[in-house]
Amino acid sequence: MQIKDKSGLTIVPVPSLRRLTIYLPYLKELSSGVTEYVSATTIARALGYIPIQVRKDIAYTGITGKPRRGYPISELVNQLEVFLGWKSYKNTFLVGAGNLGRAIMGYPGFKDCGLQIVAAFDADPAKIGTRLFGIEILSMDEFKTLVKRMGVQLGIITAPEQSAQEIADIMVDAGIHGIWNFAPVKLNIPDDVIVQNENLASSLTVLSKKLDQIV
Amino acid sequence: MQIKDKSGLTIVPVPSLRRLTIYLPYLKELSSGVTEYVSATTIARALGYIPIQVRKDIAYTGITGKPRRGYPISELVNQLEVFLGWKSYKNTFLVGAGNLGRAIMGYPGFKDCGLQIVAAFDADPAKIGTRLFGIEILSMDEFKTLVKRMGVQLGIITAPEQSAQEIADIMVDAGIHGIWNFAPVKLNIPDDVIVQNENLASSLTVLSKKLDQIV
DNA sequence: TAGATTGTTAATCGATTAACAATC
DNA sequence: TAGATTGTTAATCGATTAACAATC
Repeated sequence: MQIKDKSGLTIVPVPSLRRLTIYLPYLKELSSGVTEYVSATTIARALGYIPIQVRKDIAYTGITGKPRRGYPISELVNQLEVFLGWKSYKNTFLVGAGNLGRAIMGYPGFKDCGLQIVAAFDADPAKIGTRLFGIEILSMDEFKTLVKRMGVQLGIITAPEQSAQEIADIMVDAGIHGIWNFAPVKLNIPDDVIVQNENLASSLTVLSKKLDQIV
Repeated sequence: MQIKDKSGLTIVPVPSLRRLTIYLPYLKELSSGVTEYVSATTIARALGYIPIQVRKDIAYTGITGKPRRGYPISELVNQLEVFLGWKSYKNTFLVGAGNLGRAIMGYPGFKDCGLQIVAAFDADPAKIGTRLFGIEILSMDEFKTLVKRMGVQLGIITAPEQSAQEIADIMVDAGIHGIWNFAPVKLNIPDDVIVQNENLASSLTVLSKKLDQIV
């Protein structure tokens, strides 16, 4: 079954989407092996899910398998990569070249999913003109012009929370459509801009509450 | 309404828990102002939720308000801090003092939620004995002994994915009960150890898929 | 008092899980 | 063929939202 929105795009529940991003690296590993097909049961067992969930998640993508055999691994890998957009480069600007910004810039896990941080920005004049992991650090003054010139769609905020809203405003004004926000503040943003908040304190709290429950 | 588990502990849905961690910093800010009470409507409006959701989330914690007025701010802040465990220190070991590890160690947002990274560990001999943000970097050889001695319950894995499982094994063996895992791999862990996975590539994918849907 | 807001029970919605026919 | 596995429809479960009585 395929649920589509008005424009014909398949709508995948976010939890399914997240799981699909977890299946993919595992399948890539498998694809270097000898077996040709993989079943939902195998995937589920390897990653700690249940087979029906894996089957349903894959069904959302429109990818089909063969009864009795499972899914052809290399085809599954290719189609999943396309479906998740890991093959299309996402030109991105990062603002805030502190510790967290640097960690994001140097994070090896992004090489496979198409994130291209083409420049970083920082308020500190001492950092401007330097490079981190080959990424040049520029002044915010150039932000808007460069967004247009380089066709940047995504912005990452790894700046202190005090400046996050101001940075978001500049991003929106520059025409950026998606913001990945690591600052623990609610950004005021027009409806047509997508914000993905990454809140580390919140994740930690979930973990520690779960701990309380079992201890 | 309060849902409790067998041991009498209140069970809060994870989404509610995450929202509560977002209300709290906002309320802390408010508490330095002049108003004494805050209503669910005010919180909701400020943070982009709906009032009934805020009310329900707060109800889960057992904190009560006053009809017509709302919730007494300072009391709400205090009780939420206790409820979320932000006032109790969580002695934690971090393994993998690379870029991400350093970002976590230096992350200012943790000061309010009780995370105490008491030591870091790394495989690189050159790093051992040095300090980052006042946190000493030690050899893995000392891990187990120190877990016992310092009463450490939480472990953070910010090491490359290749070594994540091995580190997890050591953590489990040392008696750690909760693992915050930043490596994009499924950890094989006994049932009584809680794992919280932080998958950056997955979050990025959710954002970029949402972007595709509106553009 | 009137009315705003809480707290709680009920309704809705969406994701997960189960059941099972279709298929190779 | 028998049996494993997919794909799909239905049932269940849990979170969100609505409705409303209680309260100050």
